Amino acid sequence: MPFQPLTQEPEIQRRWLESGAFRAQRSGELLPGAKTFYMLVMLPYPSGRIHMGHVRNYTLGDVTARFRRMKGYAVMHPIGWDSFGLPAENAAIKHGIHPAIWTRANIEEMKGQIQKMGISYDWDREIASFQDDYYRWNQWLFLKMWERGDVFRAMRTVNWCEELGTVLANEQVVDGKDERTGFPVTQKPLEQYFFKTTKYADELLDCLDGLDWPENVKTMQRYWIGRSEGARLAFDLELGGQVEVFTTRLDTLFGVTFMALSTEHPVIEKAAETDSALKAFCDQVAAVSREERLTSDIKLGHRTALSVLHPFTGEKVPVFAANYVLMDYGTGAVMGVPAHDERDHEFAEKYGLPIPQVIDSASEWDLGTLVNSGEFTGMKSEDAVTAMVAQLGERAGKTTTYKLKDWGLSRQRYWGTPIPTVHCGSCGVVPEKAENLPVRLPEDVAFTGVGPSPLKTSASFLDTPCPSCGRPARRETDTMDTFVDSSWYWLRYLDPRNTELPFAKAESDAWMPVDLYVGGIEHATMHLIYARYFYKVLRDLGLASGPEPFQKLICQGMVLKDGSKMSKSKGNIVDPDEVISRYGADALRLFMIFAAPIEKEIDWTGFEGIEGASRFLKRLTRMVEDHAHSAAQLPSRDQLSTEEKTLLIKLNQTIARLTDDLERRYQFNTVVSGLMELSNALGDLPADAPHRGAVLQYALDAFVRMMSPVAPHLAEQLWSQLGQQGLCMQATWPEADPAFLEADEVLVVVQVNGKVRGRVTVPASATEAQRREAALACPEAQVHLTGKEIVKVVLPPGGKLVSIVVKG
RNA sequence: GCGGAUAUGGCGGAAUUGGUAGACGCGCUAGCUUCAGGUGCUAGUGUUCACAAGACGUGGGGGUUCGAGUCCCUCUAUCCGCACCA
Repeated sequence: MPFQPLTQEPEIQRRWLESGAFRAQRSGELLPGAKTFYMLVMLPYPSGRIHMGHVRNYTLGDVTARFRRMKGYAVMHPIGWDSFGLPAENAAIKHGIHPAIWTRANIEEMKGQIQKMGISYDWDREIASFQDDYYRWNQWLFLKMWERGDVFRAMRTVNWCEELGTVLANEQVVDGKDERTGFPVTQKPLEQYFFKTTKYADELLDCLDGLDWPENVKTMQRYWIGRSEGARLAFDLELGGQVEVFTTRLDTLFGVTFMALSTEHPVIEKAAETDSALKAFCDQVAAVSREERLTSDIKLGHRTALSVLHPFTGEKVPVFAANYVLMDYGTGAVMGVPAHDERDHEFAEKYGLPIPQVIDSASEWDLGTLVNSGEFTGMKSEDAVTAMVAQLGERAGKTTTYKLKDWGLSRQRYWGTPIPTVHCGSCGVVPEKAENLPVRLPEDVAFTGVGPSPLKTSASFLDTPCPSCGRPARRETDTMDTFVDSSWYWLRYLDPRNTELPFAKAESDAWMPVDLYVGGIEHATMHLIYARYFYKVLRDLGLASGPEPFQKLICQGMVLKDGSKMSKSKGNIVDPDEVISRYGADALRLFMIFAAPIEKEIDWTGFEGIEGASRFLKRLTRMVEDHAHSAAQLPSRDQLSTEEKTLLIKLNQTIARLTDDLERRYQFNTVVSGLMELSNALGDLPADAPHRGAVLQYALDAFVRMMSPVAPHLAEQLWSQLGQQGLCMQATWPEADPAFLEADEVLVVVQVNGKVRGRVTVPASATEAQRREAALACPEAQVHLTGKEIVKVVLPPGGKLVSIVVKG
C-alpha cells in the first residue's frame, strides 16, 4: 500500500477510537505496583481554531504518552476546555448569541481538528469549565476555603468605565480608554474577594528547589514571590502617632535624614486634607498613568509639615511624600538613608538633604562596619541589626516581606463561575449552603455591552433566601477569575463524573503528581503559581497528597512565521488544517518534533521542512513495500555478513539512544534524526545480503514500533504490512539486544600532542596494551613521532582514543 | 538598571561524563532516470591552498589540560523576564 495519508489517517483514527486504546484506567483497575504516567498539556481556550502552537504542544505530549504506553505504563492523557472568560462574552455582545452557544461550537470545531492530528486523548475524560458539573466544584472549593479562612473581602481599585457602567480588564484598557468604544476609564475602589495566597508564600518559594522545571521559570517565580528579609521599625511622629517602615538595612539607621511616604499612605492622605500644596502634589502623582510611571524613574518629592523623631538620637527627621514609594509593598513608607541606598541618594541630592556616612565598606551600598552610629559604632552590620532590634524593644522586629499579593478573584462579568455567597440585610455576606450548589448562571439575560454585569439584571438569579436566616436576600453577582478554573482541572480529569466530590482521593493518589506538564512560557508565573497554591490548599483540606502538582515542566517555544508571531492581524497564519490536508498529520507531527529543540522557537519560513518530513515517510513506505515479508528466523551473530551485523548494531544502538532520549533526556528532535539515520542504514543493506529477508524483517519490525509515537498513522499501516496483528500503538517498545551493541572491531583515534593524526582498527576485545601498541605503530602517527621523545601515552576510559605526548 | 539564558556551516540543528566538531534535515551543485514536474535515485557540499599531505575552524580575548564547543576568567552581541521592591 502506498503512502496515502489523506485516506489512510482517518481510517486508522477510527480504529484507535473503536479499540479504546486511548482509555486510561480508573485507580481500581490498576494492578498493584503498576507504573503510571500522567502526561498533561495546558488547558486550551476554545477560541475557534487550532493554531500551530497547539499542534506543537499536543504532538509533544502525544509522543510522550504513546512512548510510555509502549513502555508498559498506564498512561493518563486527558484534554478539556478553559471555556469561561471574556472572548465568549464579547462574541455574545457582537453577534447576539449566548456565550454558551459560541463556546460549544468552538469546542466542536477544535475537537475535530485535534482528532485529525491523531492525538491519543482519553475523550471519555473530556471536561469543560463552563459546564455546571465542573464549575459547581469551583464553588464547592470556594466554600471550603471560606470555612478555613482562606477567602477574605477587601477593597481594591478596578478599571471603571462610567459610560458603560462596567469594570474592564487591563487588556481592554488602551491609553486610559475602553479599546472597543473609546469611553474614558477611571480607577475606582470596589470591594472584592481574595484568596490568601500569601499564606503559602514561603512554601511556594522553598518547594521550587525540588522541581524539575526550566531554570528561567523557577527564577521568574522566585522573583514574583519576592521574599525579602529585614526589619520593621515604628517611628514616632512629632505630633503624635507612628509611621512604620520596612527596611533590609536596619544597620544604617543612624544615616536616616528623611522619611519618604507613598502619596497613598494614610498619614499623607490625612495631612493632605489640611495642606492644599501636598494635596496638589498627590493629585499630580496620581494623574501619571501606569505606563508612564513604569518608563520614567524621575524621583519627585514634596516636603510635608510633618516630622518623625529618630528612635536613638531623638532628632527631628522631615517627612516627604514621594512618587517612588509604593503603597502595596512593605508598609508604604521608607526610611531615607542617602549614603547607603542608591534611590535615597538620588532623592537627597535633588532636595538638598544631608548624606552622612554610617557604614564603612568596600562599596557604599554594601554591608560593613558601623561608623558614626552612637553606641553601635564598630559593630558589623549583621550584629548591629540584632543589637538594634533588641534595644528598640516593641517598636522594632525582624520580619519578612513578599512581593506576592493575595489573589483577587472577583470579576464583574457574566461568563464565569458565580461566587456562591449571598448578601443579607441582617446577616451580611453569607456563604451559600453546599447542598444548594451549583449556583447556576441564569439564562434570562441580555448581552448589550452596556451597563452593569448581566447578572445584576436577572431577577431569577438575584433573589434568593439568606442561607443563614431565611429572609429575602440578594445573590453575589461577581464571578470568579478564570484562573480558578485552571487551578485544579488536572485533578478533575482523574475523576470527571464524580457527583459527590471534585475528585476522589484514591484517583489523585493513583496518578499524582503529573509526570510531565507541557505548555507555553506565558504561564510561567500566574497560572503556575495559582495552580501550585491551589494544590497546597487541597492538600491541607485533605483532598490531595503531596506538596507539588507538576514534577517536570517543559515550556515549548513559539511557532513563528518569518521571524514574527503568527497572528490574525498580521495575516501570517499557517493553518494546521491546510497542512494536514496537503501532507497528512504524520508529516506535520514529524516536522514539528524535528524542526528544533522543544524549548526553542520554530520559524515556519516555508513548506520545505514539511516536504522533507513527507519525503522521509514516503521513502519508508517504499522500503516496507519492497521488502518481501519474511518468516525466516534471525540467524545468530556469527552467521551474519559484515553488512548485516553493521545494520543490526546500528539498530540496537538506535533503540538504546531513542529510549534514553524519550525516557530520561526528554529530547525529542534527536529521536527523529535517530530514526532517519537508521532508515539510511536500512537502505545501505546490500540487495544480495545472504539473510536480507530475515534481517530486514527484524529491523523494520523494531523500526516501525519506534516511529509509532511520532508518526503513529503510518506506523499502523506499515505494521500491518509487516504481517503483524493488532495495533502497533499497543505493541511493546523494542529492547536493545546487548549482543548487538558492540561491533567486532572498533576504531581507535590516535592523537599526537592533542591533534588527531591517525585512526587504527582493533578487535573489540583488544587490551589497553594492544590498543597502545596499535596506536604507536600507526603510520600517520609515526610521521609525528620519529625523532621525538615520547613523554607519556594517555588511554582514556572507553578505549576509543589513544593520546601520545611527545617532546622535541 | 537588576535577574536568567543563549552564541556551532548558506539555514534549522547534533555532539549525553572534557576525548574523531558539523550527525540528521533543509538549501545548493553535478550527473542519472523521467523529461509534465513542486517526482525519484547517485555523488558532492565548514573555510582555505590544493595533486596530496597539511593548515585554519564552535561570538572575541585569556587560562586550566595530553586533549576544550563542553570547565574557569573576561569582553561583546542577542533573546526573555522584572522594572523605583526600601
